[in-house]
Amino acid sequence: MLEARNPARPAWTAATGTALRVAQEVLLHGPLSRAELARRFDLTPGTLTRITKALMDEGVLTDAGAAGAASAAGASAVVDEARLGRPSQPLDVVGDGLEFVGVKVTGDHAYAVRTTVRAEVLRSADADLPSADPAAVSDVVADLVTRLGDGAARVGVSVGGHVTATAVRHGPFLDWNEVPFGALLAERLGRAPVLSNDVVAITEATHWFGEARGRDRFALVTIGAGTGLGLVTHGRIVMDDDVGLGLVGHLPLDPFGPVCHLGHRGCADAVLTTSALTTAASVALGRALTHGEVLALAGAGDPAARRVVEDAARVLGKLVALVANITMPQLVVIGGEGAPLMDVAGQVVRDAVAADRDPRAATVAITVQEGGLAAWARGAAVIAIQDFVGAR
Amino acid sequence: MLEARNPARPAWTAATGTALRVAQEVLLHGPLSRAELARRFDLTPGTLTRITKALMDEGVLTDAGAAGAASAAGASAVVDEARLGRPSQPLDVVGDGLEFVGVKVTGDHAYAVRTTVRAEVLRSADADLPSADPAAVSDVVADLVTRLGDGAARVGVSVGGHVTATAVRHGPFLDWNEVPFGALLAERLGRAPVLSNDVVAITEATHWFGEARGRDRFALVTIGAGTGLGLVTHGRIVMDDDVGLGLVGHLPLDPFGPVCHLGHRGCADAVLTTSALTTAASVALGRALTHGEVLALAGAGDPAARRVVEDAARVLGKLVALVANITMPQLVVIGGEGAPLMDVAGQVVRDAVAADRDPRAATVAITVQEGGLAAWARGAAVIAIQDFVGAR
DNA sequence: TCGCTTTACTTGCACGACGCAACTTACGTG
DNA sequence: CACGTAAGTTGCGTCGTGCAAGTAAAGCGA
Repeated sequence: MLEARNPARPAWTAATGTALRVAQEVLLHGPLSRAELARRFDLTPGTLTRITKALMDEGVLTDAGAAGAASAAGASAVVDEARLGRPSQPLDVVGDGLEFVGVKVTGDHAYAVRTTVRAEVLRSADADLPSADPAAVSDVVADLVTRLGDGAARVGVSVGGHVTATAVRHGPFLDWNEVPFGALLAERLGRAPVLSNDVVAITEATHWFGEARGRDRFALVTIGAGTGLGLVTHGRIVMDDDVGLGLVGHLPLDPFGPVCHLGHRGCADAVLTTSALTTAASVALGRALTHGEVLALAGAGDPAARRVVEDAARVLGKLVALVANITMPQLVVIGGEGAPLMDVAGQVVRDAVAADRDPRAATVAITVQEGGLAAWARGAAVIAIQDFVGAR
Repeated sequence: MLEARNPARPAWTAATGTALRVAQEVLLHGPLSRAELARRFDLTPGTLTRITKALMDEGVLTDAGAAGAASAAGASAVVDEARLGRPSQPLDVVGDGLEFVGVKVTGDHAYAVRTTVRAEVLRSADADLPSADPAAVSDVVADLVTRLGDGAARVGVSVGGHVTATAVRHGPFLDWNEVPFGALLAERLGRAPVLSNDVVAITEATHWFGEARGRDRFALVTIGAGTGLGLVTHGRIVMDDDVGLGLVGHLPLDPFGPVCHLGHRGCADAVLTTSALTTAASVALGRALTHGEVLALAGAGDPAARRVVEDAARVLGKLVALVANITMPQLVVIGGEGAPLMDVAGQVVRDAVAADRDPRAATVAITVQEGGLAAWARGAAVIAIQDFVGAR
């Protein structure tokens, strides 16, 4: 009996050990030839022939350019520099029929995306939450997943707070405690979703397919409804029961700033969140303003808005400097809905970072994350992707 | 021709892969039986028989209790809980004739220790530096090493600043730049020493044989002539070109504190170093005081000294809270010559840490490192040990 | 006292991952 | 059109490890 080649769905679960790591390397770093993979893993060409043959039989890898390859035609990530000798034959991950859904749940909204295996967003959908009731939230999430079509290989869902693989232990934005969110969703979806803390999810997305792709050590600072920090060292995210508590939100940044609900003066949550910014600007300008309006006014030169925005930028700089001085990241990514602050006052942030650093230290590399709310949902999709390819 | 068994010096270099990791596990976690090792590495007993047999042939391991075993008799780290069945047969690292020397060089002093393979201090020696001239410093270090006896398997030397494997790129306490310290010492010692940054060295010692033995993630905060931070995540120290610059020294901790030489107000170096403490106390009490005297007076209840010490303790608490909120360590170790501050005002520190934390977060576990200056020299010895056992 | 149970350790056999080295393939160049 | 170069393939041997049967050394109960 002949063995079926290229089964309907790539059999990532069959791969283990080196083969799994090879497949993940191709997933993360575009089409790669056997020779290149042999160099990266310090293996002989022969071993790579065997490993890739098995992965191709399992439907995980194909020749790049072949039907089903995950990379868009012509968007080859690897430029073949070699002129002499036999041309290399790049391999790519099979992306055909392999899609994922990620949903980010906030305190009043749910945002969903459907992506490729490389977390490229294909389409999205979102909805307000009628209430914070777990059943109602689960209904909304299930509806969004359905609207994005069936056949997704995995569904990832991210929530702020202390999240386990099956439940939300504590979700401050929804005021949830010990909610069996995984089971509630499984009932409605007919399958178990992959749950994750939202900051962990967006950090993994940044690490695998985003601004910090392949980095060994970086920090993601998110500013938005809250303040978050994702830390990757030695190529892996730092995990702890305390992630999701928003501990960075309590870092004292401005000795003359307002007091937060825990009594901390000038802590990150009290001065850096979008609501802190809009409140300060609305008071200064004497009218209610949205976050986007504040940034637009500041960009247009309005002195009051500019002052408020630059104050926030200086505080963000202090936060980045703290993180950089303690963890020495190769890169700091600024993400979250509040990230556009960097577009208006990026230089103020960079100057503030430099002011709190030793001049002999390396300049902190700072990048802004694109995508706004979609980036959060994409994070949830990446958690689903990681689960599918055996990386969790 | 018969192969020599139990050679004069254990052949750690012969071990690779799993065998090396097994030997290192025994080195770090005391005598361990084959069965216990099999459980820890998820290997079958058969594999462990083979691995340990090879290691015993190479003279790396012996039966615990046998002559040459590194553990002091009766000081077995593993209590045999089992009552039933054949008793396990603990294995230990061969420590016979295996000693190391570590030297810590400060701005005006050198401190040396000779240790066992488990970094237990056998004897020590120290000397003032006549000048900061590299040749003169090398002479002093070489003399200390000689005074501690010959036959050491490796010599480790640690210095503050940016230190490579062969040179001191920048040493602020000695005002050194691009000093080929390794070569200077090799001339005098007849062998190349193992060079390291001092904070890295003491962090490795804390990780391998100290308060954070076997921890996956911890932070070591040192206070003394300067302020230092060693960070271990995922079981490995975080390394960067910027370690050794003393970046934590610039963290703003006290908005009303004095200004440091870089213009940072109330940064760690300006308020936490031993000199900052003695200066503040001497001003308050109107007479010159040593660091020990200040702590003794505070301990005895002198109100001025107590105030100065508690102010420093609160600032240390802020520093620990910053580190804990950003890196979520399982443990924070307070080390360095200034660590006795914890004995006098430990509760003040702990209260200050708690004040800057989310009450839902885990209480930060804090331990004080013993040893004072010897701990630094022991760190240098551990770097030498790690080099010898193939862990660097 | 003598099995019986339990756990530790050893040993022969088999398999799989990988290095080695010879070979084939596919390109450009003189 | 032979030659050089680099990519990829294939057969063989080695090494690390699991498996499973066997041996060793203790306590316990009849």
